[in-house]
Amino acid sequence: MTPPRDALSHDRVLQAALALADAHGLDALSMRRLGAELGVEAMSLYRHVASKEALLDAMVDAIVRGWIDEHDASITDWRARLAAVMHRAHDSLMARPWAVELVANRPSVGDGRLRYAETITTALLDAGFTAQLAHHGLHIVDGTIMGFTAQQARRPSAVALGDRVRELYDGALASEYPGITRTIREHHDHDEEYALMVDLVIEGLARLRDGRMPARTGVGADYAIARA
Amino acid sequence: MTPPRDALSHDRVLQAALALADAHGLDALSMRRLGAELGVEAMSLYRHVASKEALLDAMVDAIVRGWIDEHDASITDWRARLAAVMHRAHDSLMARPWAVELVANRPSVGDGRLRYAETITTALLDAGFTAQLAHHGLHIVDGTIMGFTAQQARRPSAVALGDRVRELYDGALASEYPGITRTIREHHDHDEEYALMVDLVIEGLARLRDGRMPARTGVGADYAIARA
DNA sequence: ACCTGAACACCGTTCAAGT
DNA sequence: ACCTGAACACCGTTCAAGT
Repeated sequence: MTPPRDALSHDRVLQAALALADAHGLDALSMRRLGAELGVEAMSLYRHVASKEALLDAMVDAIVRGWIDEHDASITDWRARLAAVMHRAHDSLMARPWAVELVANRPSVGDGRLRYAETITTALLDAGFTAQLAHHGLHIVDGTIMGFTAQQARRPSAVALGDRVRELYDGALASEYPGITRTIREHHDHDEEYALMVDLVIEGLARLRDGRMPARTGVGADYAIARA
Repeated sequence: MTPPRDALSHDRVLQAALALADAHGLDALSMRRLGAELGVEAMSLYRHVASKEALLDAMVDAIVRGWIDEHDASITDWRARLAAVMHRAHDSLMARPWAVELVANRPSVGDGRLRYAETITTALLDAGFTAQLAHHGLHIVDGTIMGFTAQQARRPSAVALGDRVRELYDGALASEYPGITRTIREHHDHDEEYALMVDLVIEGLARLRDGRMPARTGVGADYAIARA
């Protein structure tokens, strides 16, 4: 009655979970099915992961760890150094779109996520950013990666469903949504658009560092009142 | 045997779902519990919503619809006009953090989401952006709102858990994560930081429109190779 | 000491049986 | 014709009963 495959381990469970989600989506990832995939009962998994939540956290951390490359530290141009991480993260997530919501919304902070944050923070500090601005910069870079990628990752399925969206393409809703109707058919390459956003953010960070940001457009309650 | 409360309706179900999630979080929102909250059995809800998925989509659309204010169209400064929507969206989501993952990840496109997209697109077109750049601009603005807000929304719970994070604050991990240790204690106001990001993005959009963007940092596979 | 089958307390949704 | 209780096919997780 020895197990039909090699002994389980935390890493084998983790890898099987990633493979299962890659193959059949995040919804298909249940403890029961994951167990079946590994040739064991679901309960055996609890010997290696504390809970499904802990497993999801481990998956997130493994993915984020993949965004780091020790090699990047040798890039002397801080813009290129930041761009390298941002593009690697984007590629990583677009390769497994199911992971975006996990990475974007789980508050857990594992070593992978810490090393990723450290990489960005160090790049900014090395570039002469103050501690305060490096802190903001980390959040700006992280927010950009996640927000933009989440949006691109969720778009294909929208087109697949697309009852309303098709009407937009056909121009049937032109009177109600003239702006979208005018722009929706524009050429649209995900990687190209992401690269544009990366450059926009990095240029913005450079301007922040150098004190070249314009006056505020308005903060907090101000925006309710037109200020033109 | 008349129902103990007023007759159900799609809107009453929707409002109850929002209230339940507000009170007890998204995990507490089950059809059974939602029914109980309305004094009916879970199955009665299916008379007014096609499925739980459809209900979640309706919740998203109701929330996003709240980001629009007809008043904004009269703001002549396009920067202020964009900033108004971006700040309203942020406030709306920070008031119900459970909604961020829903809004950020659901691919459904309802009328609320369309009107929100139309507002941003029109603001950009009116400001002289080309159709192509307005299209990119919508994605840039939307990605910024969602990415940044998701990040801020997930942070409080991280601090609550915070085994590793506390060590960072204490400086115990200074040798492993020197950059984060140096920056983590910086003063940090969510609204202030978001306003910074909004201004950074709007300034970036203005520069895009005027053809003042710098040379690309690198796209696609290029980033794997140091280009400094 | 270790493992796991059955069980518990849930899900979303279906549908036949009731009125 | 309308409504809904019971049922189905799942969940994550516990724990006592087995070896």
